[in-house]
Amino acid sequence: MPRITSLDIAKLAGVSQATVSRALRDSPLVRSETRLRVQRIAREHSYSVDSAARNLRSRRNRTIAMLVREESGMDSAINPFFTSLLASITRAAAANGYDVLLSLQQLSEDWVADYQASNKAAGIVLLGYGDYRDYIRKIALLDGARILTWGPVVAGQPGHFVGCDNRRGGYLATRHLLDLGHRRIAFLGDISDDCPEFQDRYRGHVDALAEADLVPMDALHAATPASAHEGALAARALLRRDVHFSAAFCASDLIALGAVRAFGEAGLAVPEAVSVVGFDDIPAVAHTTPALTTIRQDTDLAGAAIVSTLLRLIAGEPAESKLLAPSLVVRESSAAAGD
Amino acid sequence: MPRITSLDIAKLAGVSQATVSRALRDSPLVRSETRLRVQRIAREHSYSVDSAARNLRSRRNRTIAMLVREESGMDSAINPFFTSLLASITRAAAANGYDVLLSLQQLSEDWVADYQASNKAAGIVLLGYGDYRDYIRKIALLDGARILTWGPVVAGQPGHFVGCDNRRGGYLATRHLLDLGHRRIAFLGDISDDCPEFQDRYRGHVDALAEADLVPMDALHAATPASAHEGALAARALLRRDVHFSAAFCASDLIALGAVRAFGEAGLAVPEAVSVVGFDDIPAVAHTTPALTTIRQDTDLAGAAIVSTLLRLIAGEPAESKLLAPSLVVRESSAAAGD
DNA sequence: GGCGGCAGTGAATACGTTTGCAGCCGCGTG
DNA sequence: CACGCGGCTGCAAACGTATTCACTGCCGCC
Repeated sequence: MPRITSLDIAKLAGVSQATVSRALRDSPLVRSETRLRVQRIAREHSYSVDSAARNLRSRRNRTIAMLVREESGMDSAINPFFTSLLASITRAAAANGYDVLLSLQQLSEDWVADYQASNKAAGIVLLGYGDYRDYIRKIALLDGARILTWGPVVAGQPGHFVGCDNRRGGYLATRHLLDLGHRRIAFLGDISDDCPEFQDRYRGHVDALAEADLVPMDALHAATPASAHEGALAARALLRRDVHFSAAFCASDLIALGAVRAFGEAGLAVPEAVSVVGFDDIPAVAHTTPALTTIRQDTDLAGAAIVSTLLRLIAGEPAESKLLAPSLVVRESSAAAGD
Repeated sequence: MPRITSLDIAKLAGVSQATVSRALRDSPLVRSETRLRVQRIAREHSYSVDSAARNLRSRRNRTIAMLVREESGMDSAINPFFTSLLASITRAAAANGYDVLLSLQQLSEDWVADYQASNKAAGIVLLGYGDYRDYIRKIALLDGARILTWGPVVAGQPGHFVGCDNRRGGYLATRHLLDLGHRRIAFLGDISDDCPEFQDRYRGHVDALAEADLVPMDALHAATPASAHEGALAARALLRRDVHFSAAFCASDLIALGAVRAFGEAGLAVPEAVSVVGFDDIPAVAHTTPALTTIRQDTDLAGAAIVSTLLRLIAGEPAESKLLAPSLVVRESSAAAGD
């Protein structure tokens, strides 16, 4: 049984194929009576436009690709924060009539060629922690690269970004701990150039310390990538150093989860012996014991911002990078300092 | 700047467009020397085949659609278990040269029409807890519906399924608790027809009880959908009933998370006062405090099975439903009974 | 009464591939 | 020498739609 085409519908409706095409797209060119009849017939025969033909002919494409960068060396699970983002992007895209192509990959230029040049997608969203900057610099030069990256927004940087104000988030976290009376606050997270978002969170941490006339101490910083396992390792390393601290600001919720665990194993109850603040507000941490105090990035807002910016890019309109405001969510893992 | 086409490459390589097409697809029809030259030139000009044109002409499509069913009434986050599944499906699809279209929706026939009839996708994967059966029955009748559902495999049921052996999983969980000496084991989870997988888990639970000459008690069952929030509510309801129990088998990890929390608030330490076993082994529960004993569904295996079965369906080969074996993962939330 | 314009429609073309078919060349075989 | 055959290549016809252009009535206007 050959596929049913717009030509079939045209015959059934007694009009030309061109009219069918127009009617189905609500073109004002066709009389509303005709339009409704065509639409009814199409529906009755559950006809729907062949997207390949449509894309080919119109040289357009209502699909965006989401590349979630696989963090090598990590447990292969996607960071839950990106899962939330991914969901909200998908919803926002659907609300605009766009489909979403999902890909989990290492970054590579081939990939961009594959999706953009072959026009499987009208635009691309890049997700994942880490340093995209070199990469972006390269692909931003490609003709009409319609690529939007979730990540730190740096002035003058080529490419288009939407991200969270990590520095402010870091500030809020540490400020919260300071307000609770903590003075020796550890920071868990990689602040190398490999992870600009963590760097910014650390900067915010330092900002808050400075406001309280405190100076960050190297001994209170433990570098770690954003996984729970590594977070626990970092926390243990910190404990072995035998420096006193009454609170820890973890650069991501996963790290915080690992840290809470490591502290517990060492006999340090959270929040009685040590307060912990995370970052991201991934869904799970609202329900752990203790529930985690953390910095929320509103993923619904973020998804909407990402999609609207990308669509603007696709439409060829000027689009600006956007910075989203994080907020503090106080739960159970932070408490007033003991002394 | 007009798009670069295979015709351009053909001119550059001094061959016909047809040869370019064949060369790029590694057709044995073209001499390897020619093929390599064409491929090199294509690469140098970062040409890549227009997928719309390819799909249109070949009437084929290397894309599969993943529909993650939105559970209404729930916090809009995707259940992390499905996130893992989604990731492994995406990887398995990529390994087979397929792209993945992601959609978060309520179920509807329109959706199938939209993706299958408009051939945006060669096949569809349905994800999400709950009762698809009526729906499947309808769409399975559509011409050449290439739809694979993650869910309980029931003999004689129309449609194609890949799922976890939930009954065995339930058995393993309760058996583990029995082996630890527990006799009064609560079950948290909705066992209505709305959720066949939970029903099966409950059946396994009952199987294990029966093996120990025990009978399930209604008072020890608290119905709840699969979210942490609701899980906590169910656990609190259970506690209010004032029936004694020393262990709880939760039909999903999210429920377990909520339950652990509710127990803790009521002064019942896990696992000292009450043991808890979950189901799914979502990534987070390995790192909570206490780390959760749970039933693992191997999502990598599941993803591979889903994709391979769906591809068989797409190829028109006979495909059988598959049942995957779960396994017990013992962590910290279960301990020997106190008495 | 002729003419411009407007609303509605159809004919025809182009989008960039894949693929069936035919053609060419060179070689071995009858 | 003719013929066939296999390896390689090109020609040309689709695939199903969007869109340009032309056409038909019809109205209003000078």
